[in-house]
Amino acid sequence: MSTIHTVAARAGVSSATVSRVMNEPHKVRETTRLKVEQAMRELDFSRNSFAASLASRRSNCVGLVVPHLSSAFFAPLVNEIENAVSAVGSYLAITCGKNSQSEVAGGLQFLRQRRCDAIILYPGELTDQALADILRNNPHVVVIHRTVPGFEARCVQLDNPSGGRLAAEYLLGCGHRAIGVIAGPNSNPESMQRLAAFRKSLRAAGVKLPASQVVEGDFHFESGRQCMAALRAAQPALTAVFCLNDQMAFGALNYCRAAGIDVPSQLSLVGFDDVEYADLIQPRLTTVHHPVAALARTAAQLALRLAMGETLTEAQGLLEPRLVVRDSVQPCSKA
Amino acid sequence: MSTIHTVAARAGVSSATVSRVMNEPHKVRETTRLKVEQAMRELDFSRNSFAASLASRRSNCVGLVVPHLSSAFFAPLVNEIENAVSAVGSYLAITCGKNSQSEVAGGLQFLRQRRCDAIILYPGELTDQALADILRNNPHVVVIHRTVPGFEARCVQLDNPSGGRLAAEYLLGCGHRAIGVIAGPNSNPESMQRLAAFRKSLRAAGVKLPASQVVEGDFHFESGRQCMAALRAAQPALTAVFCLNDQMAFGALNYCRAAGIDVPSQLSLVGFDDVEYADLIQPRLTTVHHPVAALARTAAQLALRLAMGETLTEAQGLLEPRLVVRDSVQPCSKA
DNA sequence: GTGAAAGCGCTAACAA
DNA sequence: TTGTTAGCGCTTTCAC
Repeated sequence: MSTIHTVAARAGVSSATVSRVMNEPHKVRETTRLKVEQAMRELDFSRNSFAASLASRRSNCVGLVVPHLSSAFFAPLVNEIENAVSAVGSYLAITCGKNSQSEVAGGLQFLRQRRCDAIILYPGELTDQALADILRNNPHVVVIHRTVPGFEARCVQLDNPSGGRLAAEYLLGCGHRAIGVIAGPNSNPESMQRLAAFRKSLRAAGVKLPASQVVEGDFHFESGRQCMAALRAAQPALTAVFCLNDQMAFGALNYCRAAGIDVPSQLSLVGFDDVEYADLIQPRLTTVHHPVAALARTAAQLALRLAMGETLTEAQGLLEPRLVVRDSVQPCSKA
Repeated sequence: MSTIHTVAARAGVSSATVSRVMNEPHKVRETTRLKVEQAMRELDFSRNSFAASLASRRSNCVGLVVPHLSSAFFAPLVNEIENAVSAVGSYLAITCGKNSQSEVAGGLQFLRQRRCDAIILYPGELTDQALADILRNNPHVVVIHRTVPGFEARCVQLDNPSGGRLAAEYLLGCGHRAIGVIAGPNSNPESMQRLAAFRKSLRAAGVKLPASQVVEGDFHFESGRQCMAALRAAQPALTAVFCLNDQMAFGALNYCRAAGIDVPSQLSLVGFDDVEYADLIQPRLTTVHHPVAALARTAAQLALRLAMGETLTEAQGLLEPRLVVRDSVQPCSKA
């Protein structure tokens, strides 16, 4: 494979000129630029990015750590990040961390070896403490989907409490008073934030949410089924259930169908995220829209700014959720 | 940031030894290995992968070219490939090609600069001719989801005709004779292969499939809606429709719902791929299962073998689809 | 088992 | 505008 030296020799210039043609073409006279480009074509030259990165100390690479790529939530997120990153000529190195702290650490180490100009980290179940350590030691990391105290400038996140409130107010407005919750893992801060705000809104309306009406899921379909079964067994009189993501809402719906419970006439259901097929299932799912594309774009922009050597100081605002009313909630008949 | 030289100095050895500790630890005495590892920890050393790749001429990187990451079809595919690649300590560099020939070429060029040890290419709408050129010039490329004549050893694909046959035979077995098709783009060979086999099976049973009963879609949801509308307008007497992917089947279903056509009692529907939520919608979609995970794993294995310097010679077998019978097809009442 | 030294292919002063 | 040159941080013979 040819190098800038072979190209230089063929074009009758020095290798520095060849390098300039690639990096600062305006600094070289057009006639010699044409000669060099001609030589490149003839030799089927392709720049070795390792050598370039080694010498320039820039990788043109943004690293991404996510639990996995296959869900309706992560796939669009990653897709959007890829678009933003490749739009500026950088590329994305993806590492799947499976949520666990050790795997995330491994992924980070991996990306560090690649000398990524910036890294976008989805925290999964990592604690704020662990994240703060990471952010402190890695000035070019941005966290997506969490705000770590003390590092607000490098965190972008949905306003989770606002999302919880939206769901609560809508259900209350429809007259529901006996409400259950299928939550995410207790170790998941995002879920807990939504739930806390949800509970607070209910309380403000004089509605109680005892522990027996809240079951802990794991954000996956199957868990939604099982939680719904458990909830139904323990609390048959509930008229509505709030699921902390759509995937679990689908599971819950699936259980209801199998158990002969009609949604929404016998039971109302609200999801969270508004993934692509929330609109496709029957009944169409009423859910809290999570602006994932905006989240991804914002994170990518921050990462790209860090990659350019900028230091971020101003705190990022929270992204606003909004309620998408479809068909899975009905006014409470017992209202 | 520390280098092997700082580490070497601190451990009182040469840099060659530090390199050996990372790459061939068995070739260095345990006591000196421990000393070196200690020094690495103290200096928070992280190997510069660019320098390593430059010197060793191996990138430990597998490239992937796909149209995008966000669909229910591609997300699991990419996820599976990532798993396989990271399992052997390599990493995945992803490029989204948006299907077009020029974008794919750009992606390939991009990956070439990264000196990927191997590349997995999803061909989108590229012609066999274009693919053959790429394969000829790039011995370390594997094509996924297509078999390019002359390069069978580096192609892994579903048995598309078999899939088309499965759908046809099932529909025929249910007594359907007036059958429509929502196809993929005419430029898409996979879709055409399925359709040809589907048509052939119908013909063998004495059932005709005139052009007026086949509409061309683009594999997306919205196109499924529109094609269903068109089909229904032109051919109101159809009792069943075969959709060449699930996404379009969802669109078709959506149209039927809006138009008051009950599936399956008034119209039967068969999809293709069996994506995650084929099982979640109502009615559950009867569809041809596409073993995407196996496809991905096989492609990744081939790529990894190419990365090891192997030359692939034996032709890869086709993956077998299978019919998943759920609720969207009913025996034809006019049978 | 360990070290010396010559690159890998490029970038980035600095000179000319 | 172009060339000279000294690295970037690692791997890899080849000696010892």
